[in-house]
Amino acid sequence: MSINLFYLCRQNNFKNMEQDNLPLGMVVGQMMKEMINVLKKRDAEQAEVPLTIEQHAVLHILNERKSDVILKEMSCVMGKNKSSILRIIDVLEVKELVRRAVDTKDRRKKYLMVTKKGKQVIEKFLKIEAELRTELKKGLTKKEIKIFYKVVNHIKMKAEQL
Amino acid sequence: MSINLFYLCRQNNFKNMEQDNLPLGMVVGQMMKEMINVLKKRDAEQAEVPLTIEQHAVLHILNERKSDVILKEMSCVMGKNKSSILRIIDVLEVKELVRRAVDTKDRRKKYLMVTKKGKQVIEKFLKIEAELRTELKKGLTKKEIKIFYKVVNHIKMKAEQL
DNA sequence: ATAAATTAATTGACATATGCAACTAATTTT
DNA sequence: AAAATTAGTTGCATATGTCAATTAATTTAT
Repeated sequence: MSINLFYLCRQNNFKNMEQDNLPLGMVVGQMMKEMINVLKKRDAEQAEVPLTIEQHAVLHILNERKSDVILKEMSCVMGKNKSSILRIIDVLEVKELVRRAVDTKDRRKKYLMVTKKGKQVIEKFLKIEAELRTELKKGLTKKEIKIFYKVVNHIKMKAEQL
Repeated sequence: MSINLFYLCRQNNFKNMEQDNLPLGMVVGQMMKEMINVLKKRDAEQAEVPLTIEQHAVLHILNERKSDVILKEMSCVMGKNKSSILRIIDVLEVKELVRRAVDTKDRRKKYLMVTKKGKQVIEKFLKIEAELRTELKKGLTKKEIKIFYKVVNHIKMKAEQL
C-alpha cells in the first residue's frame, strides 16, 4: 500500500496563504468547523443526552434568559425563522428538556420552560465546552484573547448594521 | 398597535454578558451568521449566478489549488464527507461552473475542472466578499486585525490536534 | 358589538447540508 | 486469478432554513 502524501490534507490547507486576503468567512468558518467537530465528538461521548449544537444553543439561551420566553421571541433573539426554532423546540420537548406552557392571559403565547433534566443537560454541555475553550486558548495571552473578542464583536455589530 | 420593546431583540442580545464566559462557538457563530447573511444577500443581488456559501467555497478552493483536484481530495481538504462534496459538485456542474474530466491513466479518478464561467463567478464573489470585508474591518486597527487572525489560526490548529 | 386586522404558533413544501453505509467500477496487491 | 483497495456514486436519515399558508386568539377600528 503506497501512502499518497498528497492526500494528507487539511494540515497543509491554506497554511502558506496570506490569511488577510482570504475570504473572512472561510478563515473563520474553518476555525469554527474544527472547533465544533471536537465539541460534537466530546458531547456525543460524554453527555447522557447528546444534542446538536443548535439544540444546545437554544436550550442554553432559554436557560440564561432573565424572563420567560415564547417562540416568537426566541426566533427573534436567535435571528432565525420561527419554524426553524419551532422544530428545534419540538425535538427538545420530545427529549423532555423543554415544555410549552400556555400564557393564561394570552392563550396564543406559549412559554418555553426548561425542565430540570434540561438544566442538567445544558450544564453538562457547558462544562464540556468550557473545558475545550480552556484548551484552545492555551498559548494565547489574555490581551490577545481580549482583542479577539473585541474584533468578533465589532464585526458582528458592523454586519448587523448593513 | 403597541410596540413591544421587549421584542426588539438582537440589539440587546448578549450585550451585557461577559463574552469571555460564553460558549466560544456561540459568540463566533453569531458573528459568522450576521456576516454570512449580508454576504448571501449581496451575492443574490449582485451576482449573475448566485451560489450558496458552501458552493462558493468549493469553487474557490478548486480555483486556487495549484494542481488539479479529484473529489476524494476535495472532501479531504474541506474536512467533509465525499457525498457532501459530490452533491455540491453536481450543482456546480449543472450550472456549468465545473466539469468532471476522467484521468486517462486511472479511470476511477475524475478531475474537477473550473470552467471559464466558473472563474468569472468566483471572481465576482471574491470582489463582493473583499468589499464587505473592508467595510467590516473599518474602525479596527491593523494590529487588532493581525491579532484576530493569529488567534483564529491558533484555535484552528489547536482544535485540529484534538 | 361586530367586523377587520394583527399576532403567535403551527404546518407543508422545498432547498441545502452533512453523514453513514452500501454499491459499482477500476486498479492494485497478494 | 482472487482478494483488497480506491474513487465515485446512490440511498437513506437527520438537521437546518426559508417561504407561504393556516388556525386560533386577541386587539383595533367602525
